[in-house]
Amino acid sequence: MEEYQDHSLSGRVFQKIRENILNGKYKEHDELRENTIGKELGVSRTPVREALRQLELEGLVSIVPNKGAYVTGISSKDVDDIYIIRSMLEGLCARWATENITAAQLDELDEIILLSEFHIKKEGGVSADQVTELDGKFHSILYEASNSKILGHVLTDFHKYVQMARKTSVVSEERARKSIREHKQILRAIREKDTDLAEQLANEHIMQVIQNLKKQGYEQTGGENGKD
Amino acid sequence: MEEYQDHSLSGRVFQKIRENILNGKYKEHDELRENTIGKELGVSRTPVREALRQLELEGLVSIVPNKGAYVTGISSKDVDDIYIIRSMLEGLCARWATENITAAQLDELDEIILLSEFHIKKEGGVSADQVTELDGKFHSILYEASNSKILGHVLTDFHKYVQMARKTSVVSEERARKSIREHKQILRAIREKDTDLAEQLANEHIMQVIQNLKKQGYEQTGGENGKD
DNA sequence: CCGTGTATAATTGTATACAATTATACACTT
DNA sequence: AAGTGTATAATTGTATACAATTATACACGG
Repeated sequence: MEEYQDHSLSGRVFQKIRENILNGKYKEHDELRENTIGKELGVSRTPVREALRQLELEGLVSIVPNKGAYVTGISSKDVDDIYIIRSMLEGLCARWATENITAAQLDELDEIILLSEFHIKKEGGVSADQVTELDGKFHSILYEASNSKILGHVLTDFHKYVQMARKTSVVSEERARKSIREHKQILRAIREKDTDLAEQLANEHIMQVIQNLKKQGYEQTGGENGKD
Repeated sequence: MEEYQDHSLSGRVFQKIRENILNGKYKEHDELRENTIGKELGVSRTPVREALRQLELEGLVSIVPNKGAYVTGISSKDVDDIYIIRSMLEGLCARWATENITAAQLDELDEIILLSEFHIKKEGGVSADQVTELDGKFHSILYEASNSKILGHVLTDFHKYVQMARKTSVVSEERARKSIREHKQILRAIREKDTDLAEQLANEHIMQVIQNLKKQGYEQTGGENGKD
């Protein structure tokens, strides 16, 4: 989905600006001038404009006609809200996935869990990028398995939104282990066609992430985090 | 929010194309050529491109790099899914609104209900546009009152998505009366700070809409409906 | 006759040019 | 000296021009 994002210039500009908003380089209420950003990235105004228009739809940028584009940003309350909404929707997703998942998708999920366990056993310090990547993959397969374009779309959006917060969250080894254990439980419930349990577990799984975030304080949201 | 949509050319092109997708003029898998649409609307390719990029993000259009933009459309299953998701989220919204609503917003809601009752009593045949408009207003105030930018954003999106289906749905006078009655109940629960009840009622309110849609069959989704 | 390759046309991707709007600076009036 | 009006600059909005990619047509070889 949205594969053009990688190939086209506009797509890459879009991703770059979003990244700069999420990692705090562009701060709330900053004015995003088309020329400035274009020169920064070595492109003309056109792809920058397209990117800004898309970001407006995502809610990260607010455009005032004939005036300019301003960073809306994402507050820690927004992150909280997203997790609460996600916990409901991931539950629904697990329910629908239980009803529609294919054997191939079940295999994929198995594979991901195996890989996750491999990566976490491998090193003392957990490889954050790898684990985060696999966690994302696990959920996105569930999105597909739900067989609901709409639900998948919303959840994917949210997922991208909080990816920064998540990257800092899942990094603790303890949490990573628990997360994988939860994934395994969800997968078992799905395999055994226990829709109610799958829903409940997926719901709680996201709630756990919230707990974890709260424990850390996640002040890093919106600040430099050395990624990239 | 998104006020530029009305002023800028790109914004109007965006709305026009979306309308044409939702009302079925542009059908699933249709290729949307920038030049063609531009000539149709009497504008250049630039605003059309911007509009198509935005529509891709909304999921109504799918863009293949260097090839073209294709209508994704919205199936009746999509509409079903949206209502189910909405019923959960409207519940959450009512809960949060109960906790955060202001006196002014309560007054606005009162006003809307009064207006709705006025319009429905006025004529034998219910004025669909008016009632739909007021229904939309009622919900959007609740979105604001929830004090959650994120939740409001998602629900607004969904609302727009299904506005066509809704327009045909709420049109029956019986349903319109019930809908207003449900709004009144929700409002009372909010005013009495009964969060659980508000959530439950808002949830059921959307469920009712689903029931109503199913009863009608809503085959009109995606077909010409003479609006505009 | 079918398939392949090349030339041509059509379409998208990006950059630039021009128009319209908004911000800024500074002189002028009071 | 403060406020206002106008000229100028800066920025956004739209259109057009050019480049790159993809689709189409047709000739050629099998």
